[in-house]
Amino acid sequence: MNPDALRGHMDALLLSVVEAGPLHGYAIIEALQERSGGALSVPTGTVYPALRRLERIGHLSSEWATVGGRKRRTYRLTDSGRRQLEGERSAWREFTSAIGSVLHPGPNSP
Amino acid sequence: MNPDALRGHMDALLLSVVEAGPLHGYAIIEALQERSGGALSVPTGTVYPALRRLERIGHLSSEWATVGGRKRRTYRLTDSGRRQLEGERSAWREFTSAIGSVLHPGPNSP
DNA sequence: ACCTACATATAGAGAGCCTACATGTAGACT
DNA sequence: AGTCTACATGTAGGCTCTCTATATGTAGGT
Repeated sequence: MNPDALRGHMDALLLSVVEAGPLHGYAIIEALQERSGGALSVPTGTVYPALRRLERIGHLSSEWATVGGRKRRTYRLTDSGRRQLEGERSAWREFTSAIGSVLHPGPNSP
Repeated sequence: MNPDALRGHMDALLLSVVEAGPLHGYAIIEALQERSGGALSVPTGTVYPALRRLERIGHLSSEWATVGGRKRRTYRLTDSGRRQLEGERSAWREFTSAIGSVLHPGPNSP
């Protein structure tokens, strides 16, 4: 997967995986990989800064937890993040529709 | 349309619109807009450098033409560009599939 | 003692898309 | 004549995000 392709879609991915319930960074990376059928291998150096950014702008909140002697920073979706995710989802539909109609032109335009 | 979303997909868009036949930069911008139903308004400062980059790496070739007193640089797809476009199209399918399965999880995973 | 899995974090590089600006022709309108 | 819009190309610099590489530390297995 070309790294640049992810640009601008990372937020949607991260918000989406924490939608069902709070998760910590490492688990988020695994969830991303699992839910994409192995297609998405996002490095830690991408995810951790991105999570902090999303927290800084208010879409996520975090708290520390210790599980089995390991410290975890657990992220959860805020109300703002939930609204943002809705927006990201409709933006994704518009985006794929726009690119798709250029890449695969046909008699399917309204 | 969030600018970052286009990242890494510009090449596919540009190669795709010149696939049917040679076009100059300005016409490419209009074609992009038209074929996307108005969703894609790509600024000249994005398109012209991108076209030059694609020519530099051999996916496009260009030649000057004068039409109605105006100078145009007309781009056409090279063999390399045609192969690249094929790759971009299958990459696009994989990309949308991966992101889509994270954004819209459901009982549709193989 | 060593290795792997788990877990988080930061610095710096790299790339490409955007804004803003510069330049010029043709044609229409006032 | 002067102005405006559409057509047409181009560059400089900024911005932001993703990645690579590195650092740190715990727990558990061999």
